[in-house]
Amino acid sequence: MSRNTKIPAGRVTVNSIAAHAGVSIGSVSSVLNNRHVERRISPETVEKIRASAAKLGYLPNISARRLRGGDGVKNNVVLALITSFEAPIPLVKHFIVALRQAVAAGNEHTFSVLIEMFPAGRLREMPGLLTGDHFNAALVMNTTAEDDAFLARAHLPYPVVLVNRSIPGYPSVVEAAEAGGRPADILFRRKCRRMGVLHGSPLTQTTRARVDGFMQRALHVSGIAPNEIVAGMLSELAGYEAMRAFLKGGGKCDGLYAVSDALALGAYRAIKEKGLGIPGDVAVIGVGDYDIAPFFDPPLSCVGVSHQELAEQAATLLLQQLARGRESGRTVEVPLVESLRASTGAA
Amino acid sequence: MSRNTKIPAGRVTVNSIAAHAGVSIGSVSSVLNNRHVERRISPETVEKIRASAAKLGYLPNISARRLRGGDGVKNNVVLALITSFEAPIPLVKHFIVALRQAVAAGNEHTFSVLIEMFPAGRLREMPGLLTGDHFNAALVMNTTAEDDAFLARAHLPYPVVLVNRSIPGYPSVVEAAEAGGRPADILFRRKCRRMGVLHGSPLTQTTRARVDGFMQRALHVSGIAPNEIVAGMLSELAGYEAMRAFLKGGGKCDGLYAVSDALALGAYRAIKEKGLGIPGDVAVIGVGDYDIAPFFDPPLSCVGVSHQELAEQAATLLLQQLARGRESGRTVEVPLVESLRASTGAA
DNA sequence: TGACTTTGAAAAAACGTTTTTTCAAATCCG
DNA sequence: CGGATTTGAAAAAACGTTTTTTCAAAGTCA
Repeated sequence: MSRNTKIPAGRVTVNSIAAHAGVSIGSVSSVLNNRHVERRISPETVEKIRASAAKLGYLPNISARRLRGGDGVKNNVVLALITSFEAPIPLVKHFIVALRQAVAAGNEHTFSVLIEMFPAGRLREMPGLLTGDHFNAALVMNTTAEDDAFLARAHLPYPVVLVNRSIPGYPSVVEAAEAGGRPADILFRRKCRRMGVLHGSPLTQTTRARVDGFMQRALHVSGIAPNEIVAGMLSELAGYEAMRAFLKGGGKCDGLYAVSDALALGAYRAIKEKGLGIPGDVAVIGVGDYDIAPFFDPPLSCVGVSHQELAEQAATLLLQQLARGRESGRTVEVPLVESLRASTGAA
Repeated sequence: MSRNTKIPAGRVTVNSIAAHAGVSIGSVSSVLNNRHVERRISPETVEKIRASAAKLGYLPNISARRLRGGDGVKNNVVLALITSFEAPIPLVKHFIVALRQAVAAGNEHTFSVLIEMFPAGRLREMPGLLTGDHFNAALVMNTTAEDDAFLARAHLPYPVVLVNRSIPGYPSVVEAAEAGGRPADILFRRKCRRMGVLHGSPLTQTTRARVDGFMQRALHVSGIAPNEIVAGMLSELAGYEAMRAFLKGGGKCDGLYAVSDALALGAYRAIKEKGLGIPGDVAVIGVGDYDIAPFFDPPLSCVGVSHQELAEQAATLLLQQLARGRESGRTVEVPLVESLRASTGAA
């Protein structure tokens, strides 16, 4: 995150301190880095400089430090993880680990990872996004339709990899296209006929694809159009409320696909409260974006991509762009992983 | 005063490109930033420069860019979030939000947030930690005992705030001391007499305090020393296995305190598998480090600090250190929040 | 033809550090 | 007392950019 404010009024630098203490900047630097013994600065001068620094409230400029460069500081590449505030960032850890491994192969650079968060729909206002002043490459995720539209017409002057979004001109890593269809198949095999899909509003590119894929396949295999159950957001509470309202209103459903595990967990509660059994009365399937889905009660069946895989592919693709130059259109599809558990009747 | 025209062996810079293309660095920079129209660079030169840049694989040095400074790039302060790989980073989002709010008021600087992860126990090897080359201030969390020992003897040359660790010489934000005692009281009030505490190994400072506090208070109020149930780590699976082994071995327990919600969720499964009821046979209480604890089945009672509060306090303290200079010993205790739910028999 | 303008690009300056070099003054030693 | 050494600190160089300034050559116009 970088919040921009506009008081250009002089920052305190080694120069200010030097002026204030009446010494040279070299002496100031030596003292500030505790090199005053080797550099033979007299105790009085040390004291003067320390006092001035404390009084003025000195904050070193990290860019300048790194530019000058000490050990391992040079040849540093800055990668940004750009995500909206509203969405969780479960990928962060995986991404950093993946990046670390990709890097460990040992080449000439060191990497820093910067986290930049923006309010949903306002990616365009992010400082440094258009100029490339802040990082060398970026991984962008959790964008809204509005952000996607902005990205489609912008041209970012550095390598970018999109996660779970597909926009012309950008390489991206996305879940396999049949993420929506597969759950429909699974539920149909489970003999579900009146299926439902629980999703949030507004839809993102990914959740829309899941919903559409599910609707089509479910209709195709069962001959019955599934119910669309719309929650306010992707949270447990929203899922609970939407599902409760649906059931209360007499909605019937023997197989439910939730486009996030949070929604699935919320639905669990509504279903149980209604006195229905999972999977006996309603089979439920999620997307596997919660690591703890196997510990839901009953354990949640999921069809989705492995976060680790997604992160690894994204990291690899990003580093490739950096190494080989940008390839504008490359899209990597991460294969689905089916984890069938008790919520769809598996052992 | 001959400007050097040599090609440095290392990283590709504007200088290398200029030498390769036989032009000046100014021209290179202009072309690279798409300023060649205003700057009246001839099409042939543009082409030459583009070709050289592509061929050499140019990556701009972000530090140099930021040093030169465009709009809003100056006066930038870099904050680091330092955490071990092994632990989740649920605080990240809260921290960034809190920071953003804290910053919105003051308006002298812009901030960047850097994420630095280290393998548990090897904080000391983190590049830039001792020199302060990478950031202006840091928030350190999820350290092991070994890391804590390192911190105790190190002197980091920038403001640091520890999260949930207390080490002489560092300001810190910690959960209230009675985090372990309170659950014992609650369970005792629930008429639990044979209590147990489920924790991971090795213990961190925080989990040790919880365990110790619980043991003492439980013994004090009930007169019976609680069982210590030790899991391999803080995961659901480890909690499940430890609890299952405990119950299988004939262990009895009518009130369980888990030092992480992950452990609690694992224990849930073991308890249910054994045919026991929650809270009927075993009341369970966690620490509230999972946002979804209210959606466990039954909803998990928790005694712990609010992540948001923790993050806000940490951010505030860090910014204070930056603004006012370091205050070595300040410790902020974040008050406990009791969320009593069905797992201890609440409505 | 000669005083202008335009064109294209090189040179220089600046950003804030850290480190290396230089240098004057003080001190030492024979 | 004078050359050599030590002390303390200023000055300069370097890091890699971007922007501003300078400047030569070519073109324009009267």
